[in-house]
Amino acid sequence: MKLQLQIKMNEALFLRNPESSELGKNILKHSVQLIYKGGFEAFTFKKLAEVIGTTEAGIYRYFENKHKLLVYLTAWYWGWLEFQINYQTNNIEDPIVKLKKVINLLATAVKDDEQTGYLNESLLHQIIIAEGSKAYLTKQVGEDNKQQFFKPYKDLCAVIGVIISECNPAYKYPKSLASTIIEMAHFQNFFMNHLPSLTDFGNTKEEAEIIAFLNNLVFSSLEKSAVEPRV
Amino acid sequence: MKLQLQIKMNEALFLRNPESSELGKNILKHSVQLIYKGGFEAFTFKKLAEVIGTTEAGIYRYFENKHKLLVYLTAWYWGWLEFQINYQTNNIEDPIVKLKKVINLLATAVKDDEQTGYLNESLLHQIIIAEGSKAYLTKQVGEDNKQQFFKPYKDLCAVIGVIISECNPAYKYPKSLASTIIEMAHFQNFFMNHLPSLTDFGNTKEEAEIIAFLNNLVFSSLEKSAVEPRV
DNA sequence: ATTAAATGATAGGAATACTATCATAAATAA
DNA sequence: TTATTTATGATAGTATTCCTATCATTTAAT
Repeated sequence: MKLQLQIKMNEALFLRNPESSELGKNILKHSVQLIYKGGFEAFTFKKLAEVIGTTEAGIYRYFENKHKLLVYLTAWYWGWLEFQINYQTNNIEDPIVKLKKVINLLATAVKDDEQTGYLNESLLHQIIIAEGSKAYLTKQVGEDNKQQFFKPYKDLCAVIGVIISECNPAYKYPKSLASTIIEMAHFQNFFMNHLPSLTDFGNTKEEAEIIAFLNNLVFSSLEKSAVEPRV
Repeated sequence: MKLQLQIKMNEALFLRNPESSELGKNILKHSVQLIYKGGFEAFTFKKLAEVIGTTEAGIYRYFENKHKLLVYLTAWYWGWLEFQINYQTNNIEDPIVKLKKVINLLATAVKDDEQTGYLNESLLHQIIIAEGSKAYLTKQVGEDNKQQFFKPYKDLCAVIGVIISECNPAYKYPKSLASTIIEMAHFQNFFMNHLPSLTDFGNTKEEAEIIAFLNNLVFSSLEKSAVEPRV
């Protein structure tokens, strides 16, 4: 038996629940593929409709606009990732081991064969890297936030923040360190592949090096900051 | 005497040099104001033309499209910031003091009265925070990079990387740490103001706290990484 | 079997993202 | 000074994007 994980989505993100119909699932599935291939700027509901074999109006019945769809996809991803983290760190008691596992999950490409249902998590991971921050880097971030659109992201950040505090209760910046880990797991990946001179991984292009960098960054901070900074 | 600093811009970024005419300078000046006010997505050449009192076609004679204009503005900002850093760390010999100064410059809002010429550096700094990463988070990042559009950013990153290596020659990730500092100086600022629960500065909203966080992050990494990680 | 809900098909409108043309004004060179 | 290049203004026009509306038809629920 393979149990399907259902992620409870914010209802304000859609007009009609895309998980409730075949068309809706097709919208999710093919929007991921299209955004992955052509980028979010070039992505339009018309192109999506053509691929699916429906009409533009058909898509608009599910999502108000492509921004909402992007926010939906990112929210889904963060929800999925939080589940993965909770699941995979479930029986680990050592917070340091736990945090290392989290860094691994954040910085490691999702394997294609792990795909569940209609959303391709592997492609979605790539989309989050290249497009994820566009979900909140907008003028409407305030209203979107009021409507709780970023709750999954904030929840994930909070979970990681708690683990950080478990590692070192005296550490003063658990939440900022958590958001730094999340963002850098993605940005260093993007830089490594597209602007390699902004990283130290341009030659090998190995995820393992990003993980090593993040581990170094995080654990040197957590080890030392119980004491006063020397510099 | 107030000497005007001229930043040498990549000629492939524009069709006609905006610094060569009043109209061009107006395009730069008012695009910064418009993008600041309404965000990059809502910004159009038509609106810009109306504000300036010229026509859409007039703008298109200077910039191919609004993406190039954004890249121009960000490139200008990074060039300007590198100059500021070189200037303000000029006579400092201690790399640690130097790096602290860099972090301050990155994370501190530019004062309005420091404004030089037609580009408002204070607004530009805000634009970089909210829109800066959109300059490279695109499908054309590869071609844009080939045309050296991101050279000012990469140069700045390299400069900071060198200072990091001066602080600790054994540190393995000077470039990734440099890009992390740059990005986090901006992202933590954005989060603090718009998604405060992603940071530890939501209550005070003080830049000084971001600086303290970055200093802690950077110098704990640099202090310890001469030795092998304990964890 | 009746009603409600979801989809398909089509239309159309406002705004965006451009390109082209021509006349005029301003700067430069002969 | 005149001739000529160059920059701007004014206007038009096209393709695409973003979105709303309408109506017929199919599918699902009662």
